[in-house]
Amino acid sequence: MRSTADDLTTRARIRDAAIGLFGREGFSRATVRAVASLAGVSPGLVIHHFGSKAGLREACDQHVLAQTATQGREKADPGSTGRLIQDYLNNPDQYTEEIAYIRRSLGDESDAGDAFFDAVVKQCQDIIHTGIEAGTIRKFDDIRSVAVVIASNSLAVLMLGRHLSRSLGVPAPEPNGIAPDLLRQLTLPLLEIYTHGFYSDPRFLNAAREALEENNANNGREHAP
Amino acid sequence: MRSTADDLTTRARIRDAAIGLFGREGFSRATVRAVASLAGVSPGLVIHHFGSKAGLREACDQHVLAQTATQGREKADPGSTGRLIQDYLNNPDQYTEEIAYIRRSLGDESDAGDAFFDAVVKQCQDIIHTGIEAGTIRKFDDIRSVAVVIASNSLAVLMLGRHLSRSLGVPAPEPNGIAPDLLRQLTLPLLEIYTHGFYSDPRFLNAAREALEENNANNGREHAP
DNA sequence: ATTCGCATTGAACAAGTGTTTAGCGTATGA
DNA sequence: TCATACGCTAAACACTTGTTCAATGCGAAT
Repeated sequence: MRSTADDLTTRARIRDAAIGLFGREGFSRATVRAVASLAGVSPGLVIHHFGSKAGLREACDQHVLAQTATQGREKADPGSTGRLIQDYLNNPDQYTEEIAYIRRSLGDESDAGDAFFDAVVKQCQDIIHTGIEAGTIRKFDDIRSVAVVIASNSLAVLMLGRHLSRSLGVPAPEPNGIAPDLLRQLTLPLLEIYTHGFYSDPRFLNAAREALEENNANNGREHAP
Repeated sequence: MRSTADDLTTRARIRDAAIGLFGREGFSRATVRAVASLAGVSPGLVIHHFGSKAGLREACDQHVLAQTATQGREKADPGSTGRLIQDYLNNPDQYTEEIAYIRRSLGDESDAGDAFFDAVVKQCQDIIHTGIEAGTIRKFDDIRSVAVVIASNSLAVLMLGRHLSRSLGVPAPEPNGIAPDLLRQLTLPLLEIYTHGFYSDPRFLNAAREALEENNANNGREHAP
């Protein structure tokens, strides 16, 4: 997908170097000088091409996230998610930089991160709608909230990949990277929960329902002195 | 729990100011000068008390995380989780700074963040064991992995709280804060999934099982040229 | 009362930061 | 052929960063 060699514009080379470094170090720790040296150019040239460090970041945001989000929205047919994951499992190295960058964008508050998260939620929502029609997904009252929960659970792997790897003893090729083996090990437990549930009976669900209703009632009273 | 006024040691006041700022801005963006001014002291005094910025961070780590992790491990009887959440719902403002700090620690790579994550996993594991014995939680083959998944899903709320609030339109009192209303809105969807599942039949689970076995077989071959 | 120790400050330092500027070379179009 | 524009660099600038240091004040111990 990405041209590996230096057949790129200098501008593009700088941008790619920045994407890598921003993902690895975070926006504030990554310096213009480091980006420049990584791209094999002078610091001045970075500014010349992007106006400022913030401008460079915007260019990176647009290149990684806008693209990824659009991509995800286009292939929003539910079957493609499996294909997408399969694609990642087959050649994960190609996506590591993008993934690291997205992780940083979701953590930092940035418009690009917001857009990406919203795109994921929208995709989940579409999948749920289609799944309910097809009868493969249970009917939910509040589809929107369920979509957000599913998105949150899914992106957790991205945000906490480092800890998941560490905790399960799955070696990660690089810090914060998500090894294919990690995904493989997490798939079945997650799908078991998603299929048969985690609790064995509706006790907790009912208890929570009651507690929430009671809490709502209390809330009404709390606002009076 | 925390003394609100200035009846604290100067050292403690600096540390608390740092915890707040580190949580809000992140470790690298928060400057020694900003911490000092927030605590109403000179920058030199910060260094005098903690040796260096890294030393200050270590002190904060120890105060917030080590404490929290230990606390969690001690009250590891499964019922206490509900009480802990209830406690948070009743007075959330008291914990916002700690939560922000923990979020930063989990995102940044730090020993303190590692310890916290491990503590959460361990607590999940204990809960699952106890729950299985009591018959409230389904029997799982790979309890360890399930614990990691549950921990990951739970901490996702912490890591992505900002996006969850935004996406659901629940106003958050401060950026990256987790409003009680948000938790309330997420509880039922999550518990529904955890109780009745997300998929309506084991189709996806079985498909994944087959795909993984096939993939494993392929993996064996892939290592040969 | 004097000395000691410690909390505390203000100013300074050295390194690193993003950014500016002047100038170099080279290709392109007139 | 010349001029123009542009990619690009080296050096410098202004500022922020973490940290140091000498000096001050103050409370407690002798």
